[in-house]
This record gives sequence, structure tokens and C-alpha cells, in this order.
Amino acid sequence: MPRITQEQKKLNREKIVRAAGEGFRLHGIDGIGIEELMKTAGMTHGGFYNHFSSKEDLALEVYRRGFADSLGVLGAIRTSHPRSARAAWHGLVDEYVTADHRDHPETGCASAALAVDAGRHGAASQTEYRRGLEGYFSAITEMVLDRARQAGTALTAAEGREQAVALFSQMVGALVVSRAVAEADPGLSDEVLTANRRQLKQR
Amino acid sequence: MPRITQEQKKLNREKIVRAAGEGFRLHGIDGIGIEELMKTAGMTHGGFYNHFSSKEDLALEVYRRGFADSLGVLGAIRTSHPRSARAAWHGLVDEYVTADHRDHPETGCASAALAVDAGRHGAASQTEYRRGLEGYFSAITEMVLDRARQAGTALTAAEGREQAVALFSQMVGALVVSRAVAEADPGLSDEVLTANRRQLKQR
DNA sequence: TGTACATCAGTGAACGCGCGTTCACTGATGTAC
DNA sequence: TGTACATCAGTGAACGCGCGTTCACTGATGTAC
Repeated sequence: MPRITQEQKKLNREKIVRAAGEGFRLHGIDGIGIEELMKTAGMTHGGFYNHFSSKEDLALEVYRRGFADSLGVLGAIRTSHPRSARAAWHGLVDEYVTADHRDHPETGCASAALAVDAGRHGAASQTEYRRGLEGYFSAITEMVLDRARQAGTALTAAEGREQAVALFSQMVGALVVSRAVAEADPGLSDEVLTANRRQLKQR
Repeated sequence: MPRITQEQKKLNREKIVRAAGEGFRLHGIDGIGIEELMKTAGMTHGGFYNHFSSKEDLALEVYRRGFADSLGVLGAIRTSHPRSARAAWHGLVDEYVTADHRDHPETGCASAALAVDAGRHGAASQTEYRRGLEGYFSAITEMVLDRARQAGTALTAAEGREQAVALFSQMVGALVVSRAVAEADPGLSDEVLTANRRQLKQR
């Protein structure tokens, strides 16, 4: 049956990246094998190395792609609330700190799902993670500054940035902690989300 | 040379738990093998099953122990500031959200180091994690309520609890995010800690 | 208290398994003429 | 446009390795008398 069209090859590569994006978020980079990823992508595992030089190479691509997707979503939220920065902020919190996001890491934020993996893997993964994190920080900084301006409160750029960094850290923490007890104690897990959502909106 | 004293056996078991506590926090439960853990503990790997029925069994013990230790530290911080709940809170933040804690997960908080592992492993690990998390939440709730009382602000138990949950989530998030970029961008990693420390103290 | 024997913690080799990676093979695609 | 041949993406078996776990063995410890 092989060989395949060049265009088909690109599509196949895309399928691998998507399968890995979900698999890595769900089980961790070390928690799922190439054979299963390739099966999910609809191929046998031997062909993997026609697309990537190693599993590590694929992981870097997943980091890159994951953040790009998330930042796209973030941008969409902002532009869907063009009038009120406060509404945009509430919209973000209501999308991010939810049971749905907690229960579906495979399609969720790379920052929350892959943070610990990035910390444990080498500097290469961290460099990709860093790029995405900066994107989050600056986007949320803008939201914080806009909101302060609209509320008539003065806020320096440094103050806005500091708040944004703290707010995003809290959002990630809320998700990570709620996931850590989701199976064993759904009630406690929900409480973590609710408490954080309310506290985050008050800021 | 074997067999060994019963007392010596307990000491050996303790060495294994300690080695696993550090190894699991550093590399994740799936990231370090029994052979290396036993070597760190000063034994060969064959004897492992004289102490634990499986690696999973050891992991549960590590969860149990890790939280017990952390809660002890938390209690010590509180009693070392008997007069001012505000000082106790600042003390906790200054111990928890630091570069030293970020750089040494092996001796640090189980909640931050093992949160993602707990989320990915089964309900058994999560049940242990849950127990420890509740300990953190109620201790911090007490601090929040004490502080409000001392500041003359009225705060219901539910309000205190909500704040405590959010605050601890933020502390965990700060650590996890700062660790994710520690190697690749120390400056950014430090900024995450500083911003969270300042924002946490303002609450 | 002393002796004889059963127990069992640690040793180190071995097992089975799954992983990341390699490779010979196939045959449709891409390309040179 | 048509033909001949080189390319190369996917296949599936195989390799080497490290892992969790098992096991026969050893000899000091614990215990029964």
C-alpha cells in the first residue's frame, strides 16, 4: 500500500502529534508508549521514525503546539468581550477553572497538564514551556491592566504583571490540586475549583 | 551475613521509605526504579519484597508519610508565632514559596511534588493525598480565621475555608510553575516565586 | 543458662514484559527523460 | 504525454535494555526445650 502522498504524510504526522498531545497530557510523557500513540493515530509503530527522530523530539513538538493552541483560545476569549476587561477575565476563569477542564486534561491547558513533566525533563522541554508561559503571562497582564484602567484604578505595568503571574499560578494550582483528588473525593475536588473560581474573580 | 535483628529490619524499612520519598518526589513514581531506590537505601534490590508487597504499596506509604511530615512542619510554624496569626501566615509563605523549596522537591512538600502523580495513579494514592490535603486546608483555615479575628474583621468559617483552599492552591501552583522553567529560565522562575510571595502576603 | 533447630532478611541471578529504536521489505508515488 | 526507475512512508518483526517481580540460597537471629 505505501508509499503515500506527500500531503497524506503531513496529515499522518498531524495525527501523531494530536494523539501524542492527548496521550502525554493524560498519562505523562513517560506514561504512554510510541506503539499506543501510533495505534491511536491509525498506524503501526514502525513508521514513527519517518516523522520524528525520537520520542523526545515529538514531546518538544507537543509542547510547542499545545501552548500555541491555548494562547489562541485565550485570545478568542479576550476578543469576545471587547467592551469589558472584567467580563473577559471572568470568562477566562469560568472556562479554565471548571470540572470540565479538570476532567479532560487531554484537550486542556498544556501548562497545567505538562508542568511537572517539564520540570523533570531537560532544559529543552522547559524552553518550549517557558515560551508558552510568557505568552500566558503577557496576555493576562494586559487583561489586568485593562481592567484596572476601566475601573479607574491606577496600576503600573510592573504591578499588573505581578498580579497576572500570581493569578495564573493560582489557576494552574487549582487545576492540579483538584485533579489530584478527583477520583477519590469528587466533592473535595469540586470545592477546590469553586473556591478558586470565586476568589479569582474577586481580584 | 543475614539474618538481621528485628530492630535492624525496621531501620532498613525506614531507609527504603526515605529513599523512595526523595526519589519519587524528584523523578515521579514511574521515574525511578526499585533497584536504584534500594541502592540508595544501601541494599540490593532483591530484599525489597521483604518490606513491601509491591511498588504501589511503597508509594502509598510515601504519600502517607510525606503529608504527615509536612503537616508537622506547618504546625511548628504556627506555634512559633503564637501571638500573631499574620506573622505565622507570612512565615509559612516565606518557607513554602522559595527558591530553596523549588530547588529541593526531594525534601519538600508532597502536595506540590506528587500532585500530578496522584492525579494519574489510581484512587488509592488519591485517598492518601486527600487525607493530607484536608490537613493542609484545615490548618490554613485556622490561620485565616485567626488572622481575621486579630485584625478585627468578621469572617465566617465558610469564608475562611474558601480563602484557605484558594491560598493553598496558589502556593502549590507557584511551586509547580516555577519548577517547570527553573532550568531553562531561572530569572522567570524567580519572578514567579516573588510575585506569588508578595501577592500571597497581601491577602 | 545452654543447646538444637526453625525462621527469615538480605543476596544476586533470573524471569517475563514493555519500552524506544532499528531494519529489511513492499509497492505506490515522484521524477527524469 | 508516456515510460522507466529511484525514492521513501508504512509494515511488522526484531533488538537491546531496564523495569517490577520471583526465587534458591545463605547464615545470623529468634525460639523451644
